[in-house]
Amino acid sequence: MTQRMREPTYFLLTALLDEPLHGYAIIGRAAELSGGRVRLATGTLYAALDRLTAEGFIEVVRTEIVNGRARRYYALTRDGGTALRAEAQIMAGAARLVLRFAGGVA
Amino acid sequence: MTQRMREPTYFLLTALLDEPLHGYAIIGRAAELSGGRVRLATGTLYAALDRLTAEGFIEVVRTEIVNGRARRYYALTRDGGTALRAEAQIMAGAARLVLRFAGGVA
DNA sequence: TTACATACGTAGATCATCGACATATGGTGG
DNA sequence: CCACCATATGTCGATGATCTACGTATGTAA
Repeated sequence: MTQRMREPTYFLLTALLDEPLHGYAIIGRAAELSGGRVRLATGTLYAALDRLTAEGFIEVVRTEIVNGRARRYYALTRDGGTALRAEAQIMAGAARLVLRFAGGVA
Repeated sequence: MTQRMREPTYFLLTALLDEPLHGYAIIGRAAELSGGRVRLATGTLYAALDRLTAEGFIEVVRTEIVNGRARRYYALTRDGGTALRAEAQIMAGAARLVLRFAGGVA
């Protein structure tokens, strides 16, 4: 009962902080924000979009039809923003626990 | 290929920052450090101890026999400490990404 | 015409974690 | 005396997010 958000999920939500994005654009934004470290796999992305929508953390705010295929734009909901900030604070606290010791960089 | 350390693993290693501890004591120390939030399940703990030992992140530094049962004390290795600090810095960076926006507490 | 970026999606496998169980001792409360 | 909890180690099956690899389609650059 310790389980929380995993990194791909965290960065997916973080990617939506500025503005609504469609699925594939989220991959690029997450990579950008993480300095290239987080590369969301499409299998992770589309599964997570469905899951987070069902959880009420994100929602579809616009749908375009491009080449006969739906392009959905997702936005953070209020709950999603709250959960993300809570998660960030837990992470900051956990990081502090380790870093206050040796300030030594890895 | 984004996968990193999960929270129980992170707190298991953090619990060993001060001094070597035996398995069960790690549960208490992790709970203490996290303000009661992280409650390591024994299934998680003993599996993780084996895994992290195999990975070279922790090692057995002392063994006592209590009531005919081995009590093993684990310590962080150099690699384990390095990995933990690296993880902490990634977490701090990720947290900053979200918290620099609304300083608003969750 | 081959290949890559864009863009959506599915399917099977992996693996850390979880909940429940098993076992044993020592202490405390009813 | 007996139930329960803390201490302590450990196993087993299930869960669930993520990963790799595949499939489809268009536009564009080499």
